[in-house]
Amino acid sequence: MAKLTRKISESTIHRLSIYYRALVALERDNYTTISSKELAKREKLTPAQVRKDLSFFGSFGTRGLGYPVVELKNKIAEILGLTRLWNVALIGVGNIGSALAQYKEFAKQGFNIKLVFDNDQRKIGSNHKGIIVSDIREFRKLAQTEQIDIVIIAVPAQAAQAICDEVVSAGIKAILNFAPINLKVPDDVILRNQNMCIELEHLAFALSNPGN
Amino acid sequence: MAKLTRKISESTIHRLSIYYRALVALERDNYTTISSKELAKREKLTPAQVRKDLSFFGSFGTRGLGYPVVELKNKIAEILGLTRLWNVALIGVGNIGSALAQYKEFAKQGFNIKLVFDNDQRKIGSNHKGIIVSDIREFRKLAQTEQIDIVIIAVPAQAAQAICDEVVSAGIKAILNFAPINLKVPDDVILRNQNMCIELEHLAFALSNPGN
DNA sequence: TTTAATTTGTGAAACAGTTCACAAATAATT
DNA sequence: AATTATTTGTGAACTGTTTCACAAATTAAA
Repeated sequence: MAKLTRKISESTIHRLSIYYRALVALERDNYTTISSKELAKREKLTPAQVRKDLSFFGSFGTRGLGYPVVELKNKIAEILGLTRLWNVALIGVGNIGSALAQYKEFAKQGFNIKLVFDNDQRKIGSNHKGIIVSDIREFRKLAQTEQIDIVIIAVPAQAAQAICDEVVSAGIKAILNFAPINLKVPDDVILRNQNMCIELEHLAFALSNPGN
Repeated sequence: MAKLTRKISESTIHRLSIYYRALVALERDNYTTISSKELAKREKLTPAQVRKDLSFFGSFGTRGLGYPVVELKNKIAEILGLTRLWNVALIGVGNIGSALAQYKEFAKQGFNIKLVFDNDQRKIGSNHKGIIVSDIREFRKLAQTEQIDIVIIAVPAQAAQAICDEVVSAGIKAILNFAPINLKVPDDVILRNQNMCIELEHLAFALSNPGN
């Protein structure tokens, strides 16, 4: 893909994911074109926002008509890196971890959970609903042979930083963290956090402060 | 609490949750005061950001010294609405739903999952690891008697909008949605989305576009 | 074919969020 | 008690994001 001239904002990337989902639905419903106006309406955004976001990556639309659904969907897939498969390892087979291991959406988008790790001997080796759990001590070796691109950390907060350090030292450059703690990683490692309590706290704030 | 004069930004609220967690840890480690400099360093923010965020809600610090840890923690808890308990209902006992039903962090922050619903007769009534599942058809009645404040939707995408409509019509004003779909709600209902695929897509984008 | 209606793509304007920089307040030191 | 060091709180400057508004391109209609 062409190198981007400008730094793309987090919000634009987030909306790209949203457009992608909308386009998948539009394709299923046999739409051939979609205008920025209609796409914005469906996703509660503004038409200008949609056009501006897309314009960072090129000119995909036709004036007077709109954007070609399938073409745009493919283009966004390319931008987001969804035209290839990604090898994912999941660490931690607690409540959240085992739910994620069986979450169907990941595979649909090309995220293959190839390895699942834990440090609990009772879980290791077990074949629970099709998941075989490996010993976390084998992480470095297995991550290398399976060419893991992305690691999901779903261990308790107090164990997370040590696991994270191990993951980083194995050369992994992208981490999705579910532990409610701020992990320290080097600058060349991309870290994203998914903290479900924070979302609930946001709702609590909104309920407590009407009009905000 | 005093009515806020300005609209508080999403990012400030998000960081408030982060400060709160940091302060809980600082209290545990017997810190009595913390400077904006040190707090910022721990959470990879800037001191000015920390001070500005807090200044929207009042003056909590002492010049030359910093902020009193416990006092500030309590103040933020009050701002976020964490000084009371919130009654939460969870809908959908699939992979994600049952993981959330057992997730300990929620209760720790005062979010009590009082009801769990599903439409699958095989799951209803079952006492799976301490969770009793109610029939979704009873939602309106039970939500009222249990005074539910917040609903978590964890059903498949295609079922989510209908469930959401039912929840809204029962008078619920705050929803946390895990289904990978953009739910339509009236303006007076606060909706937050937790889409785990989007986070992975963000990582895929970052890996595919180094330097962004 | 001509005219009217759409809709994109994009600079410019407006708005929002972050960082700077410094006076004021307090603590710590001499 | 006086001096020095620290740190807050906050306008102002800056930076980044969103919205506006319109020329240009194209489609649809007359």
